[in-house]
Amino acid sequence: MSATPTSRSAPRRATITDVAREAGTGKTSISRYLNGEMSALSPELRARIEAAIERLDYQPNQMARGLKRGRNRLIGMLLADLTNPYTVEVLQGVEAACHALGLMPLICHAANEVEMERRYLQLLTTYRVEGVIVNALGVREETLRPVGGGGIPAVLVDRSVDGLVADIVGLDNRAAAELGTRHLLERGFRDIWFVVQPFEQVSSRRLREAAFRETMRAQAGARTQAGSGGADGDGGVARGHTLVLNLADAAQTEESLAEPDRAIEAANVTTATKAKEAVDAAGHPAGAPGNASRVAVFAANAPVALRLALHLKARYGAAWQTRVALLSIDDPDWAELTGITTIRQPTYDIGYRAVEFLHERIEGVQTSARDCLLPGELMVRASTAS
Amino acid sequence: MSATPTSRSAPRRATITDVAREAGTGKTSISRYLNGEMSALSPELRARIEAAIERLDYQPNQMARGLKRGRNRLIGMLLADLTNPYTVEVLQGVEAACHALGLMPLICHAANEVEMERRYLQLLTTYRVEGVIVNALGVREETLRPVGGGGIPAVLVDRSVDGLVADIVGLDNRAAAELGTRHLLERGFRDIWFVVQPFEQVSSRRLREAAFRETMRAQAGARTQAGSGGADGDGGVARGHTLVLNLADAAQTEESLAEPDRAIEAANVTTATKAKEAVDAAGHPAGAPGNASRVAVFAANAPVALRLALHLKARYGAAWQTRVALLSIDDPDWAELTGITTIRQPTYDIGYRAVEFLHERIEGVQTSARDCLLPGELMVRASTAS
DNA sequence: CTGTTAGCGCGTTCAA
DNA sequence: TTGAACGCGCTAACAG
Repeated sequence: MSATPTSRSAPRRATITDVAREAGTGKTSISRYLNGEMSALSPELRARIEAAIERLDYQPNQMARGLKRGRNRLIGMLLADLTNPYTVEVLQGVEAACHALGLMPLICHAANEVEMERRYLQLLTTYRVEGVIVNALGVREETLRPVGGGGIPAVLVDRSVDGLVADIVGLDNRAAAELGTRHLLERGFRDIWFVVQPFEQVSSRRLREAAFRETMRAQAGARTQAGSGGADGDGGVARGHTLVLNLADAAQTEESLAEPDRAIEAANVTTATKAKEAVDAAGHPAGAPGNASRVAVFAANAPVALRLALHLKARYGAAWQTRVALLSIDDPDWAELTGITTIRQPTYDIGYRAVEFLHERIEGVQTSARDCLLPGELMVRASTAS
Repeated sequence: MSATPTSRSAPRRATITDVAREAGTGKTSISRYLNGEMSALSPELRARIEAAIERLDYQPNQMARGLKRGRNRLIGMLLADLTNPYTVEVLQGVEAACHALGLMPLICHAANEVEMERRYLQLLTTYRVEGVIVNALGVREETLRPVGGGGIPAVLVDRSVDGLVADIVGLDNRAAAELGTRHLLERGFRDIWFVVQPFEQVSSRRLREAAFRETMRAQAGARTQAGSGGADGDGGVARGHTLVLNLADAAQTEESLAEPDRAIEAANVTTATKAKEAVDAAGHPAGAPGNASRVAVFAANAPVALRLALHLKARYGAAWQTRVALLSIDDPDWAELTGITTIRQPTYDIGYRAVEFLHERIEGVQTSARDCLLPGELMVRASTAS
């Protein structure tokens, strides 16, 4: 007497066969209707089908379709760290592009664990995604397809993978790091620390660090040639340092920070009074005159910048910015709030382009591996005021 | 003479049939091997299968499996706003739980657009996910299954959906808002603004606002009864206001903020000198003595708090915290950095529990709808110093 | 224009 | 212990 004999709930969704029966026709016509081949259907049949679908609340099973045609419109999106605002922003672009291209992104978050990344990559191939966008962690996998080779089509975001020839889209790291470094030099800083996470494995970090050093070296060369104490009237050749911060280990991080701390404290002893006078009521540094003796810290990305800011605040109090200038690649929420200068990445575009590239590969485009390097934008704020 | 006749790339993955042939057996045995029914396989056959799989780098097709068994281990995760750190944190918990339960989350980001949400929900059912976790925006959908009814199993996160009886897990909003309000009262604030996004549609916002008002009312009652200017020695009854901020519209937001601004400026005129004296060199408020005349702003969540902080900083300069105290539900990165007091949500647990609930439903648990309300944790920082 | 047939890759009877 | 045959829901050839 009960409605359905099926134990409980889940009233088993209608299938194409059900619809065919309901509409009094064959499955083929339904399939044609679903795929928009309207020209091959009499208006009358079409109406009946429409009605049947409506009545049964029918929704085609993507899995089955995928199985048959060999493509499921799924792409994998492998993310190293969702905690990084950069990642979320890139994701926006990815979603928009997927939407536009009729793709469905499977988002996988490796949470900075190489093992997770490996597992997810395997899972993705198991679901037969048509391609993957990889913000790599440690993929050395053969799983990924080198342009034109076997494996699954992949495009890289932000970081390249050693030995893998593939499309890559991301920030123009060299230009960005140079932009930041030059900005600091122009603003008169003479003691600059580039702070970055362990960068052997991550190409973008490597490139940024290299560009920083190169720019510092070039500057030093120019100064030396022009003779020390040149026409600029500032403190002469600037000194650059690279500091590696292993954020995964809090204790180690704190230890590493002792070095720049010494520099900061030394600098502030020298010019303590000068600096204090230069500070306006708002708690911001007054600028150039003091910058020659103020130390500048250049964070390679937002997570590093955050860690630095927290440390500096804890050590030097709320007015820490009067003693240190902080500049960062990436432009997180709190940058505006705390007034630090940043280099904003075109994150949305990065994500969008990545999907476009992948889509082309999936459709069989055969060009050789492409690099899409997008420029960063310098957002000057109070921290590096001149 | 070329390796494969197939046009290019994509060397078509091995299927179960290939493996069977390679191992010199039938598909059934392979299937059994894959499903761990080892007891039904002779060690010898097992070894051959193992080898064949290895050799062909075979990976079972989840889609096909799902089609056959009627379950694909996929669950949908519908997110209202990935930009909100809350969301990302919940996601961590979700991922961990999925990992543990052998589920694969399909993450969909509605980016605060109701239309997107609707589309994704439809897409998810199209992929036949076994259930969904919904951080709802405006779902009024019949798509979701009310506990024990038709539709697809769902558990709600943070927000309930009008008219939908379902499991829900999230912050204990009433307790949290009361906790925050009480904290402000205890710290001597007598002019408190609760700031929240339009809350008709979002249950958590509604609850928080109601609890705020209730707590303020209770306090006022107590004061009045005890006679004004009671033994506490502070300014007597505190006034509470609710301000609605539509973050989607910048101009409107700015306009709305004029009201509290007037209050802030009035309060500071009255006690300008007192306040200034009370401020220490670090730029932090000295505490209670000044709090009776300082206004406090209670943000209903992190996005609101950020907007407020940006506005206040723009209007009152870097030392804005000497004029206003900011308290927020949610505990974003920058809270520690800027020293504002917050109520941290047990985000990881929320995500984890949500998946557990969903998993149970999928497995057919039949209890009535459950509410899982987790407590928030007050993180006292300098902004509400006493 | 329409229906019939044969798989896609896999799990599951059911016999052997 | 093993394998053959059937069908999950759908699309694509091929007839009518």
